[in-house]
Amino acid sequence: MSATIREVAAAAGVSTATVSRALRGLPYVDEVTRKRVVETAQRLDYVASPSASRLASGRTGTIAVLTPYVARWFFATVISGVAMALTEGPLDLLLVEVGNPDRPSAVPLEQRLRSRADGAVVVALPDTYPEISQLIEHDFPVTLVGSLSDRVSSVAINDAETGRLATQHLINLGHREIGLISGATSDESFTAQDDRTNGYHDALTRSGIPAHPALTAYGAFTREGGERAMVELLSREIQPTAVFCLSDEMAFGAMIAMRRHGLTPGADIALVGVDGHPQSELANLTTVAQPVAEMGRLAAVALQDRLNNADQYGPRQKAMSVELVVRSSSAPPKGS
Amino acid sequence: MSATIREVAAAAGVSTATVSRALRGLPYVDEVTRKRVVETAQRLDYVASPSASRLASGRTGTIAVLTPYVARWFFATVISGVAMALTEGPLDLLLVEVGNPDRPSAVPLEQRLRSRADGAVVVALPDTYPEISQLIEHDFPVTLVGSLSDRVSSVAINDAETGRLATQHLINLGHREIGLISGATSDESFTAQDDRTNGYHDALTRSGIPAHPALTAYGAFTREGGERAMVELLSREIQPTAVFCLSDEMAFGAMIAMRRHGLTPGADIALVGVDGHPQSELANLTTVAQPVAEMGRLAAVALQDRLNNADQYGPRQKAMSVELVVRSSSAPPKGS
DNA sequence: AACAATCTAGTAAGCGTTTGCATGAGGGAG
DNA sequence: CTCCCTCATGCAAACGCTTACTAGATTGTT
Repeated sequence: MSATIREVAAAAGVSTATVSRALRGLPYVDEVTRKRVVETAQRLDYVASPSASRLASGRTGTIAVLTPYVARWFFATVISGVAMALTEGPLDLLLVEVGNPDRPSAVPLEQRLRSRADGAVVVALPDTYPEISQLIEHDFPVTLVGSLSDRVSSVAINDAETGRLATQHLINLGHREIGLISGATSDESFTAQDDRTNGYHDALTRSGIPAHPALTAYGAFTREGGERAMVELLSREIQPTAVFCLSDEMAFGAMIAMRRHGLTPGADIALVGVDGHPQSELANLTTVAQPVAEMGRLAAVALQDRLNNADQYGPRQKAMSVELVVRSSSAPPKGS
Repeated sequence: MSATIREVAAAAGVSTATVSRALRGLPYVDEVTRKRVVETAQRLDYVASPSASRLASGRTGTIAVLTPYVARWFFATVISGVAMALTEGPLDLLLVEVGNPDRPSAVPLEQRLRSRADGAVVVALPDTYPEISQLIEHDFPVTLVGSLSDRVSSVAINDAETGRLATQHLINLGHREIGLISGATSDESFTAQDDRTNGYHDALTRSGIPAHPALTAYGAFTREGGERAMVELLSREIQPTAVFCLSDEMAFGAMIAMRRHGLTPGADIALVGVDGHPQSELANLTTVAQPVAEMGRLAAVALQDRLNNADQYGPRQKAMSVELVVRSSSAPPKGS
């Protein structure tokens, strides 16, 4: 194959120990020697074998991204944020699907990660999710994005506040019958869902608007889910004049359902989503935007800090601020 | 840490060699012995150290996905297709950004992959792309998705045919002034671009329609790029009555630009994209849909075949069929 | 019944690094 | 001019597997 450390050592006239130290920038290597070693390594096209150095050092130089989905916008964007943070260092990025109910894994997560990664960035799963919780208990370094935790560093938005913001916006426009499109019924896998829902109820309560259960519909956290939920809502006795969708993709689905029913978002029923999805502009969707890629990047940085023991002050919670982007999907109710 | 193979061997009363063979399902192990070993391993929560077995065997059990972007829909979807193919086996998925002009890497790709992955699925980069070409020359196992090759197995759509199909559709509707929104000028990094463009010209020629250079605008292969390109087109002397956008995302951008100019897709200018992006339905965009996730999956399968030497018949080119999905963004020209 | 072929299992030599420990060379303090 | 430190480097033992080889036990053949 390619050169080994021994060959480099021989060619440079030093021991393998010195080559190892020189190439990794460790102290106790004379600058002259280091230079010679580096040049020799370059000349021989030498690259240290990761397997060997992992075995010897016990470190893998790899961080895993644990995510239930990889193609959905939010998740893909977080992953790209993580990748962004890693281009600086020489760390590898191992992609692992976790928590996707459609594709359960036979092998326990802890085993899939053992000796494979030094730590993991967890996307959208809370620290209470069984496999993640287990990881944390085993002291496997982990940071979270999309849900906050007091056990490990995490970066997320304030989901309750987000729900409140979106709902208050609709209330301010004059709506009283405000519907809610959520993911699956009380899915403890995604806390964001419950928190945003709480924010919704909170805003209603503060304005003295009674929350009507018939105004809530559950689907999946997807476009199709949003579509089904909106169809469901439209078949209920009480009709909402506005609907808060827990994610932009669900809102897109809701829009499709509305269109099929001859309804126009904004004019007939006001719609607000969450995410700041790139397509929200074209869809004219009012949304509570969150800095998704940046959140992924920050979680990766926090993980690296943890791995370097640079997180002296224990787990940090970073709450990112959100921004309400108002578009024509949200307008005052018809009669006003 | 956790149990080693030696401890398992001792506990099961066999040698480490037998443990290794038993756990990997190799022949020449008595079923009774195997069972005992497996149970012992389970009891001790033993998992073979990847680093050690990689070092000893020379195989990494990892396949890399080489992609210029991770968050864009097409790329994220291919990655998810690859992940899908890997859940069956015990292979790791290493995510590597390659060919993103905004984030060049200091380390040569070949070095970043050496001893890290057994092979790679390359997304959207052709076999002529320097770093990929080099990989192939070094006999590093590679399969391509999104561009065809006769050097390695690949899966893609027929891009020329796709361009022809989209353009012919517009011609059939009665359009003569058909514009083109493309990525950067002759970017040799993405062959799909040139091929689709050729298909466009081809269709025009076949129908005896002269291709007017002023009807082509270049942007980036993104929504913003499509937006800029459409703005550009709208400022030209000759106005198209229809525009073929080389990707759905560019078409979305074009739609935004049109809206800003008070124009309606379909009614004022017909639009066709390529991809079958999930948002195309909501946007009412006519598109040539390709089975992206499936393509990623197939490329991963082909790579695994190659790694298992199950590709006796040399590189295979798999051309997926596309489907023209007609929506209201494409309609006959105004006057007709 | 002797012999070849096939199973089953163990021995031990790597795989290519990292790193604790030992060694020797300089250099300033006393 | 010693003594002690710090530096620079080498030695060699891990790290935890895989996999030739080797060898005895079975089984099948003629």
